Amino acid sequence: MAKVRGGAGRPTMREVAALAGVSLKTVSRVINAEPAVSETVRSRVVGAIQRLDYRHNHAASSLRRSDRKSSTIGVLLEDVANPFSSALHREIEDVALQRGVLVLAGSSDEDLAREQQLIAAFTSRRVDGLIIVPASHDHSYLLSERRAGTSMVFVDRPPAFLDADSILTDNQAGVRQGIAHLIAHNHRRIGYLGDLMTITTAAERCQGYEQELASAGIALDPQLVRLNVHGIDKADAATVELLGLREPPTALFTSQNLLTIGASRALHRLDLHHRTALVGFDDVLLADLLDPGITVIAQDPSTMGRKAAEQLFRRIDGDQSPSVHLVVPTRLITRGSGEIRQ
Amino acid sequence: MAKVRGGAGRPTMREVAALAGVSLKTVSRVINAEPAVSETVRSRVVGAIQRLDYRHNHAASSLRRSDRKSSTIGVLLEDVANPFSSALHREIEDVALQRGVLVLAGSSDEDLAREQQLIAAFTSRRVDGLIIVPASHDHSYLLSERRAGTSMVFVDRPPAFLDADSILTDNQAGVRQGIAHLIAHNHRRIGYLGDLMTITTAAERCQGYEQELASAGIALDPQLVRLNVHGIDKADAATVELLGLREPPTALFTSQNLLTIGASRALHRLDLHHRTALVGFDDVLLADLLDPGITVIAQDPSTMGRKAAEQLFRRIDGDQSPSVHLVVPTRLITRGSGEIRQ
DNA sequence: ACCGAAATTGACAACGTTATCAACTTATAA
DNA sequence: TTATAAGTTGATAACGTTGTCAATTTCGGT
Repeated sequence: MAKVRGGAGRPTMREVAALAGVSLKTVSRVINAEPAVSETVRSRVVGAIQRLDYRHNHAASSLRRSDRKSSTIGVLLEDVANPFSSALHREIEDVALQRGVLVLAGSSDEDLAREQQLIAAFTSRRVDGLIIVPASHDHSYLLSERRAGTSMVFVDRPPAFLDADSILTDNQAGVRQGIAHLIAHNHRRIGYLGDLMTITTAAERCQGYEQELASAGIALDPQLVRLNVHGIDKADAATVELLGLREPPTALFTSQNLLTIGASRALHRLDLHHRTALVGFDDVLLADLLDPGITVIAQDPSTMGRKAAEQLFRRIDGDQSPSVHLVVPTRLITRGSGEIRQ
Repeated sequence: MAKVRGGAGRPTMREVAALAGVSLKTVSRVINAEPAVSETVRSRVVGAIQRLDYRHNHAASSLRRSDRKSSTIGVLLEDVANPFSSALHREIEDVALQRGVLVLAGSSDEDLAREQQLIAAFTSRRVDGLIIVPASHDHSYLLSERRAGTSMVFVDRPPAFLDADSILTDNQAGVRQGIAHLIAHNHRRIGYLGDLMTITTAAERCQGYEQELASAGIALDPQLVRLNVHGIDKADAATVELLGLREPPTALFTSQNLLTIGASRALHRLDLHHRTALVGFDDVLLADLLDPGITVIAQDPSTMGRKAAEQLFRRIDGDQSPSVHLVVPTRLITRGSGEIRQ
């Protein structure tokens, strides 16, 4: 429809009303599909809306409406470009869009200040709820938000100093299963690459490693453990170091997807990929096509995203029941690299 | 700071003003860092803001402000979980956050209706601008948005029936380089897997294939061309079909990242990965570790995202110059699969 | 002590919408 | 025909904020 007005900016309901020859309120009624409008008037208003290319101003509307919902939620991820994060994101988007809710997404980069900056920007836009993969370790700063009525669900990592819903992976059990798998293939010297210990899940996974070794009666050799390894390149370097030891590990457990990639890269370059066993935490695309395929402890980000979004909307809809803590199990996928025997 | 009020919902500037014993307007001045406020009053207001955990209401503010900026942009991607899309997304987020602008992200899933639904939801929230990877082929429906003052930049695919900025990959040149590479390795029967022909880039890439064959004097064998192949599994199946032909291709060109993965999967299963050459369009993680590594025509989503965001903000800042059309070059990365000779 | 200028502060309207309630029109029943 | 109910429609205030402009306070110079 052609634009038929002089003024700058977007047309308002007032202009629609003038063109249709009705009152402002009647236009509002038509837009909100309220019943008390005659068909004659209705169609006249609809015509005016189309002629003017009127677009409802959701912000002004929600300012005045009694529910005061912005129909927007904020999602704080580690990095929207990380495969785990983006799988979460996608599932959340789908659940949200079904309800006409849009998603503001942000990457914390494991940076506490950036996390708080993003959360502040979200709440300043009055999001109806938050889904948070936290980088920080004290979420008491969110208390006031919650009291003010913003629902929130934590994903992948639990809230600290705050009682809130959480959807987590069973990190310890997953790692223990992976380590047990390597032990079952006769390995005793199992190297471990861990991400930044400030990340809750990294710490939990490390504990899983220690526990499983202990329960198998294997002494932990600190030389074989490399913590605070972050990103592909650091993992590559750490792997080279480990395999250069006088008594190198016969197997590696990498506790995050990028670390698995880095370690795999190093093993291939050293031509040790058929001799050194490898199990990674979190699945990665193409892992099945390598030679050998990479055995992984797979997480289920889609399920986690869906559950988190569903729980969030339950809260937004007014559910006041005690906090829910859901643990999503992991799954061992054997592809060869973890089945190399010692 | 502790909450010290009775009323429900979030505290407003009016309540801050009452607690500080000043007028509403003075609180507004403090919040917007306007100069004309004495230090005494300033600190009293800041104290009240903290005591009440006041959070500025960005929506109400932007409704009244003369610039009327929402400090939010909308990004329409094919799928936020797709590696190409999420790399774009991340770069856009970084440019935006530097300006205090948040990003609403959505996935079109190549679905025209979903595209329009998301764009409508974005504009209804009065985003300052849009970055669009279009699924549809008629963007005249965006004319009125642009006239209303919403800036927009197209990425990866050009706008149709609409004059707007675009940041594109040089698809034809990229594909031609890949095909030429295979021809240089003596291949004459080169199979081609193409994505949905409704996707502009898929059509362009297909043309690149035809052109390069023609310029090398190789007749196009329709049997070797599979179009409208979408997703990993379809690509896998199409590859099996091609290689089952009486006269199978000696090389494959896959024109999208998921198709490359599917074809690679099939080649490995058929144990033809050392005999059939493969070049893929768009890089994929771990491609370097396969045996052979996958030779690709790499795109540069990060650069595209950054350029798109920068251009969008230039427009938002009032740049009225004629539309810019930027073409980002591709890069051939040889890793082995494309160098298998015939 | 007093004037004028500068600095500081506040009252009020307005942004685009919806809630409330009153006024009007039409239909139904007596 | 009239009283009453039901269905429509509109006038006005309000949501939380900022723009405008006027009022008040402070201060330097005489």
